[in-house]
Amino acid sequence: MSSISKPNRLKARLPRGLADRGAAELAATREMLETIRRVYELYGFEPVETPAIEYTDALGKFLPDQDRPNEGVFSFQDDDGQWLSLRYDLTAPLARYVAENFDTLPKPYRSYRVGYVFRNEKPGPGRFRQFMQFDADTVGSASPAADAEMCMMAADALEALGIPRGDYVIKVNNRKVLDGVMESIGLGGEANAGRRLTVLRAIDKLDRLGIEGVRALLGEGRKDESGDFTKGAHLAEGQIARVLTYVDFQIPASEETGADNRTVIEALRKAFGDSALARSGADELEALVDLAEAAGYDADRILVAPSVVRGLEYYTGPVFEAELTFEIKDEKGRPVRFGSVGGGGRYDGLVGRFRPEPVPATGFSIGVSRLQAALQALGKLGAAAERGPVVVTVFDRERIADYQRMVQALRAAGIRAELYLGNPRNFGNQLKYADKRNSPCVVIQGADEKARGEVQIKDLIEGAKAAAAIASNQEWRGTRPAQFAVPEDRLVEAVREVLARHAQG
RNA sequence: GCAGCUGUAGCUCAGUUGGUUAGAGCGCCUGACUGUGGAUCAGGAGGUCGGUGGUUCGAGUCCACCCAGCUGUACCA
Repeated sequence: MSSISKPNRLKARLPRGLADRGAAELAATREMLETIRRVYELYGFEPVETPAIEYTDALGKFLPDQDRPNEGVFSFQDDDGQWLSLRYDLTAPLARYVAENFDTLPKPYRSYRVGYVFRNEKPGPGRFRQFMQFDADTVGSASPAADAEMCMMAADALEALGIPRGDYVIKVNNRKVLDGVMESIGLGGEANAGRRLTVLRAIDKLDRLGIEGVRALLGEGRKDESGDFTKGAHLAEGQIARVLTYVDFQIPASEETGADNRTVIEALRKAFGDSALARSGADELEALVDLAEAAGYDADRILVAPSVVRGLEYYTGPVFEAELTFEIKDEKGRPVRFGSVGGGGRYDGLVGRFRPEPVPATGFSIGVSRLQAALQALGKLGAAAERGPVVVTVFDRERIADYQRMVQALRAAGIRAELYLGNPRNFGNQLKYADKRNSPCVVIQGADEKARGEVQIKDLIEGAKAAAAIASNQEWRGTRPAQFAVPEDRLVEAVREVLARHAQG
């Protein structure tokens, strides 16, 4: 292959919107998943796994009036011509699974699952085309207790991950309330579906754009700082006023202590009670809040937030959004908000697409990747690199079998250990390697030690500390900091002592 | 998708009104030190200047298009 000239060489490159993940990040993810899993198990949920690929029609993602999948999903055609897609969330595949195994599953069916999902969208900071979600769902229960439980479990999971109460909030709203408000400003019915969407999207932007931004989007439209113009909903003044009244019920998350969810629900009833839909939504909200509060989850954890709009396509009742409320400055000193790290709601229509009978369902999804970035910033994840293996160095290449035996002795004692497999010619490189691997210590046995029946154990962590005080190379080499000899048969014991010394430091 | 900004070594960046062989710091490799990590010193490798085309005697520099990144915005199951 030497004939391949340089300009023709394949360039190693990662596709955009995707990320490689190293040892430290994987360890942090594993720890997070285990914590979340423990909470979900505690609530009685059981694991289930479905594949990353589904028939596109099962995901419900064909473009309207075309036999081609939506561009936001990665899709390809099977050899029989059927469209397949990578899953873009874990909810639609679960609906397919439950529908397909309906007769054998216990109902209500409580399950959780974790996995990568894929979205073919423009990536951004903290926004990838492949990312991990951790879902829990209850299928087959229409009870508000199932919804309340989702919110409580989400709150428990976030706290188990080390996010203090008050630094997050589970926001709750109800699609029926939103639809009722639309109805009461004369945007009910099929004919107004388009404008309704525009208005709901405007409401959703309260957090980001503030009340004035929402007002602009409800009216003529809004110009952003790059000069780009977003068309508005062109509502009449009276309609805008009503919508803004509604949005104003939002309690700022930072002042949540003492906020009373019931006050908000009452205000909703008073302002929009003319709509039967809004009344029914308010009742559902109240039922959820009652159950949550009875279990001790007050508005500092589960908060009624009228501006929450999500999953316009399939959520039918309660909707939830887990939001981090603390702010963090980035390296340029600008505030970074992590915002939503999870969401969910009731999707009574989703399983029913596959079944003759309606099947109620509710669920919650944690965005693991984004949450991990937030926890990193919070300092809640082990920032320290993982401790590496003990490295047994190679002094005489004829004696590799001896060194390998030492490695096996360490492994047999449950100590993570490895033989140096690189070129042993330059001994310094072996130590540099061990240093890069973050090894706690190395084992050395040259001819001198062998003759005495000893091994040298070099404590790299102590040695690094000692190095700071040493200036000259002669001294550095002469003192051999943090290195000691033990009889061969005490190898395992001595290594164990070094490990123990650093375990509690 | 739309708008604005930015692409020079692995990383962070210099590079004059267009002018000869494109530089620095950090990192990497080698040596001083053939039995020891760090520091220091010396040396070395590493660039189609994001890509293609154009203007010009001459382009890293100017123009067009494309690609990628950043920011905002739209969409977001």
